Parts: sequence; C-alpha cells; structure tokens
Amino acid sequence: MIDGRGWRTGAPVEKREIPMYYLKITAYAEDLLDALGHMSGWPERVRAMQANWIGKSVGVRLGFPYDIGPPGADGTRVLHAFTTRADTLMGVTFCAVAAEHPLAAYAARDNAKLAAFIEECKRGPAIESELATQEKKGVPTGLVVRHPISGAAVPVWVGNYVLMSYGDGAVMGVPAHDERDFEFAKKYHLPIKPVIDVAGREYSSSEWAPWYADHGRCVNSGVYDGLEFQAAVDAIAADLNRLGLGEKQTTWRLRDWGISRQRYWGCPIPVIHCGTCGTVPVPDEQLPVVLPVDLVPDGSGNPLLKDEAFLAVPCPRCGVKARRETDTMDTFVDSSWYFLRFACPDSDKAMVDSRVQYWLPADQYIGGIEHAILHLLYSRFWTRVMRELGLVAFKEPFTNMFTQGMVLNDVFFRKADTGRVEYFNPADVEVTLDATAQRRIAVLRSDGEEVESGGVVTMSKSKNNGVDPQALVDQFGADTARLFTMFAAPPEQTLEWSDEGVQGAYRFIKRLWKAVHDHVTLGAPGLLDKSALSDGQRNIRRQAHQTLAKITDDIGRRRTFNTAIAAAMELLNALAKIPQSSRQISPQDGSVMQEALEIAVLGLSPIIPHVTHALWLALGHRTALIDEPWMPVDAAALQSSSIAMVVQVNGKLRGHITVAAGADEGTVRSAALALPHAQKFIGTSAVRKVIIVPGKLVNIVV
RNA sequence: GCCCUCGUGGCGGAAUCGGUAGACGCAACGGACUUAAAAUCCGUUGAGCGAAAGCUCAUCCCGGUUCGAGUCCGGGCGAGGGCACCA
Repeated sequence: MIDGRGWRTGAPVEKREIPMYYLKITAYAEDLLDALGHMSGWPERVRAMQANWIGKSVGVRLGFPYDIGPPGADGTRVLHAFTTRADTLMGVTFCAVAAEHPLAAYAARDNAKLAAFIEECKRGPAIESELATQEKKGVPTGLVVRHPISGAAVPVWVGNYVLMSYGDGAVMGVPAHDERDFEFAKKYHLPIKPVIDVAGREYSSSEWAPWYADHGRCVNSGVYDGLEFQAAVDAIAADLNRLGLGEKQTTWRLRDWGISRQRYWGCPIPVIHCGTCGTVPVPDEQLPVVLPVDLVPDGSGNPLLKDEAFLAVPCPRCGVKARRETDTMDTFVDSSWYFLRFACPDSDKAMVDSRVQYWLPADQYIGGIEHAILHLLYSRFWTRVMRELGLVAFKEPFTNMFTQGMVLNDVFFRKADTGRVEYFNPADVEVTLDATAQRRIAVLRSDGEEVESGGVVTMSKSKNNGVDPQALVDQFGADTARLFTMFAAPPEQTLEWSDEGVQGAYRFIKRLWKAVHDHVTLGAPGLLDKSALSDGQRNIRRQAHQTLAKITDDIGRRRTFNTAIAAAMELLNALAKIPQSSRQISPQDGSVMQEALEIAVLGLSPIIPHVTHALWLALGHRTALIDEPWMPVDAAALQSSSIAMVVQVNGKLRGHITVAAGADEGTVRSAALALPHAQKFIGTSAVRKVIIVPGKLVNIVV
C-alpha cells in the first residue's frame, strides 16, 4: 500500500470489519516463549525477535469505577486498564480509551465532535510504523471515572494511540512517567504529577527526559511513599485486590493467528454454512475440498463468491441446500507443516505417518531472516498442536536454525497519476552520474526516459529487483556462480548485489584447473614418506594441512564459506610460487604437491562440486569425490620447529622475533628485550612488566 | 516511534576468546608476452612524512576500561531490515 492506495492497481484502500477464522496460538504463548531458552541451535537474534513478538508483560489489571455510562461485559460499571507500572498509580491524571471502546461509543451518542474523531481514527493508519509516527490526538468524552485508591475524579479521553486489541483497550494516563502520556498531557494541558523519585534527581514537567520512566521510590503517593518498584506494585495490587478493583495479570503481545484470506489462491477452509444446522465441517470422506480450475478472475473481489457450482452444496447434516465457505487459508498454514509431509508424501490415510518420526525434527533448517518471526513461530505452534493430536512425538520442528541475510538491490520505478506504480528491473536500467557527478541518473534502456530510484532494498518479485543467476550460469557455469556468491560475504549477512568480481571467481577456477593439470602431466607421484622431508617440503605440508583445518572449521562450525574459499586461494597462491623447474626433482616433491592439491580440491568440493569432481579423477582417483570421506588433518604436519612472535612496546608493534617451538618464557622475554628496535623505544625507562601471550606476542610495558 | 542487525581502503570483505588492522578477491596503475588485442603471468596499491631504515595517523563520532580496543562498556550520529502505538 502506498499513499492509501494499492500499489498494483492504484485502488483506494479502506478498513472493513469482516468475520474471520483464527487459530488459537495464544494458548501456547507461555510454552513457545519458555522453550526459546533451551533452543541453543537457534541464532540469538531470532530467539530475541520471537520473544519480543510474544511479548509477555507482567503487571496489574486495574478497575476505575464509574456511575454514568454503560456497564461492561461483566455487568459492572468499571473501566479496566492494564499497566506494568502500578507503582505510578497515584500519578494518574486521566484515562484514555481506544476509539472502538464501548465507553467511547456511549459518549459519542450526543457528542458530534467525539463521533467525528472516532470516525477519523477508524479511517486512520493500520500499520504500526504509521501509527507510531502519527501525531497523538485525543478528545475528552466528558465522562469521569473514580481513582481506585484515592477516589478522585479522573477524566476519560479517547486517544488515537490506544489499541483496542491489547489489554482492555484502555490505559491509565500517568504523564509524569510515560513518554506518550507526557506528550498527550502537554498537548491538552492535563496535569502532570510526579510520583517516582529516581536517585534524588530534579523532575521538570517542561520537557521529557528518559529517566522519568525509570524505576525508583514512590513519592506523593500517600501510604506507598518510600516503597521501591516491586514493593510498591505488590502493596498496590494487594490493596486493589481487597477493594475488588484489581489483580496481578500477565498480558501477552501475541494475538491469535487470523488465517482467513478473501481470495482464490489458497487451501479452501473446509466448512459449510447451513441455514438450519449452522456452521458444519466438511465430512472426512468429502475431503479435500478442491478449488474450481475454470475460474476467470474479473479483478474485483473473491472469484469463488461468483461460482455457483462451487458455492452450492447440500448440508452434510440435514441435506438441505447450503453454502460453501469461500475464505481460503493463509499460505503460512501450508508452510507450517510442509516439512513434516515431506517425510511421507505418499501417505493417503493421514497427515503424516511414522516415517515423520525417523526424519524429523530437522537437524538443520535454512531460511531467510525475514521468516524469523511469522513462519518460524507458526511452525513451532503447529508442531505442538500435532504433538497433542498424537501425530508427532516432538515439540520443536527445527533443532538447528540458520537464517541467511537478505540480498539487496536497487529499486527503480515510475508512478502514474492513478497511483499505480510500475517497477523496472535494474538490468533494464542504465545508471550514470550527472555533469557535476553529484547525482545518479537512472534511465530505462528501452525508452531512454528517466526512472525514479527507490533506494537499495531486499530483492523481491513485487519490487522487480531480483537477479536471475541463470545468466551467470549460462556465461560462466554453475560452479563459478556458486563460488562467486559464496565468496561475496558470510551467508547470514545482508548483501548488496553486484556482478563485480564474478570474473575473479572464474579466473580462480581456471587457475586451479591448470595447477592440477600441470602437476598431472609430470607423471604419477610416488608414495609420501613423511620421515624424509626437506624443510621446503615440510613447509608446504604444514600450510596445506593448516588450510585443511581452516576449511574444515569454516565450513563445518563457522559457516563462513567466504573465508574457506579465501584459505583455498591462499594455498593455491603458495603452490604457484614453487618454481616449475623444482616441482618434481624427487618423487617426494611430487607426492607433497599431490597431497596439497588433493586438499585444495577436496576442500572446495562443497562449493564447486562439478569442477572438483573432474579434478579428483584427474588426480588419479577411481572413486567419485562425492563418495570420499572428508580428509583428516595430519596433526604432525602442523608442527613447526620455530615460531615467529610479535614484539610490542606499550602495545605498539616494534618488531618480530623467532623462537624455538618449546621456548620457555624466560627465553622469549630475553629475546624480545634484546631486540635493538625494541631497546630504542624502551630507552632509559625501567621495564615495568612483560606480558607474554604464548606463541603470539610479547608486550614490554615501560 | 519501538525492536533487530550493521558502520573497517576506491569497492566486496578478513581479523574466530581483548593480542601484528586491511587476509582473500574486485577495480586501478606499471611491466612481461604479442604485429596488435584478448587471455595469461609478474609487480604496486589506506593516508601523511622520509633518500632509506623507519615514524606518525587511521576501523562512523565523543568518552571510558585495559599492558594492549575494529572487538568490551557509556553516550551520540548514520544505514538497512522487521513491525500489531503493547501501556
């Protein structure tokens, strides 16, 4: 939606109230939240996002009694509001209710200004970001409620920032200690009464300061004065309880999952509406409800509503003419359990069979970070329900979660007068700099006219800024495309797309190919005799096995394929530096080179499988590389007789020393102190301390 | 507005548990090969000073902790992503 209109057609968008089907995910809120604490295979940020989404708030539900106005659902005249800051109760100077609240509707009956405001709120934004940035507005209802403790009269307002869907659709206004209430009170000249003292700081009602919302000690609060946050909440909750005007309550941010969609594309909701029997589920033997395949959408409304053959159905219970439900399901319903179905796709008697127990939960699940909340939370909920139905034996569907970063690209568009927006693929747009090189000018190639730039955002079909890797595959092959994308950045990181560098990936593969073939043309190598290696041969082996260790760790534990590739490139660079003439003076040279190349080829095989398959056979193997086990690192090859260490003076790099591998601290210390360059910086100062990080560095503190 | 993530050369990025900042690659420049171009190979490439050795500065900004900070802490600025004003 852009400017109140649908981006695709430019049609104006309006809010309507319609009946919908919901799944009761809120009944699982506590368990979904608690389990997050044990899901060590999930990224911390995904767990944090889900926890915030579920949003458990522990607080107090307050009652403000009133005499004039309609009674609430429980028959009494009490305005209920939830707060996490019951300790500020004595600072209440007003109450605000949502536009949809019954008290608002009651007060609006003879108040045209209020009625108009309520209408305005209904037309207002429905999206959180727009709501959050809109100006806070309110209108007094003229109604008054009584403070539950002091009995003081508290005016009731309607506020556009109060949500009917959260808590009871009403808030207590404590402008002194809540930023939104503060802003509201300033605007409408409502009293501000500080009741919390934070470390003796000076409160000023002229301007908001963030610490006003901090916890502290109650003041100006009668019998509660001096109490700290928890003690105050406990005391106030206990008093409210005695008065029958409040109790402790836990409120959740999570709402039930609305699965209804008023469109053709989706699983039909298997329900039949009968004039006499009411809502009747479609009997098992009539399932599945199949969508008609001959519908032609006319661009307005749900086409199913216009298909009499689909709509008309006898009631399964009484047989009279009834009407089929036309709402279809949210596609998140399907994605909530497709992975369970994958384990038994041919099972035609049940959703899943016992095979699901063998294959699941999934050891490793990979998805975009954009699914961190909805899809992944719905799947966890769905799995719990299936467990209760005895269909699966586990609670969590995915043991380990990897969320890849999104790929961004430029967005280009034109906006028609009708509000319709047309997006152009960046491949069809030429970007140049203007004469002053200050501004980018984007021009559509096909007509030479300028297009607007919409920044760099996630690739998506709707923004038409995706890149089809097929073009890279066609030109350079699948391995180059894979190598290039995996080398660009670690996979969990956001990536701005650019074709620059694909040549480098292609070049590297050619160099690897050439290195193997140069080696192979020198003939079959002998068997490696580890006990008879020259220093040079030992160094090559050490580097090769260091590379193997790094690739193993990068691919296996760290999932940083870009650094694994870089390590393989470094190894190949080192091998290329060995002069051609000395490659195979002895059979040992050949066998050391053979081993190093095998490590490079095997290490890269998860990334460029096709090329490495061919190279592995070229290296003389009969078994396909994909059937080979991963190579173990030879710990002995990593051993070195000497170690290079860094020497610092006061934390600044001043030189290097080389010491024997097993050198003790005293030896290292005197070697570092003896370094002439270090001496220069020590000068005449006394050495206060020498810090030695074994195998790494010496820091001389003066 | 709130939540999450992230700010490092001309560019993508590396630095894994607080220990040599800039690995690896791209681009650029110089050279070799070539009649020429492409391909390939070799070299240079954060900034400043210096003949050189080397020195100083430098990881968005301002502070702090530490022998030592890109990394940890506090505050700020900026970018991207998500969103249902969550009391």
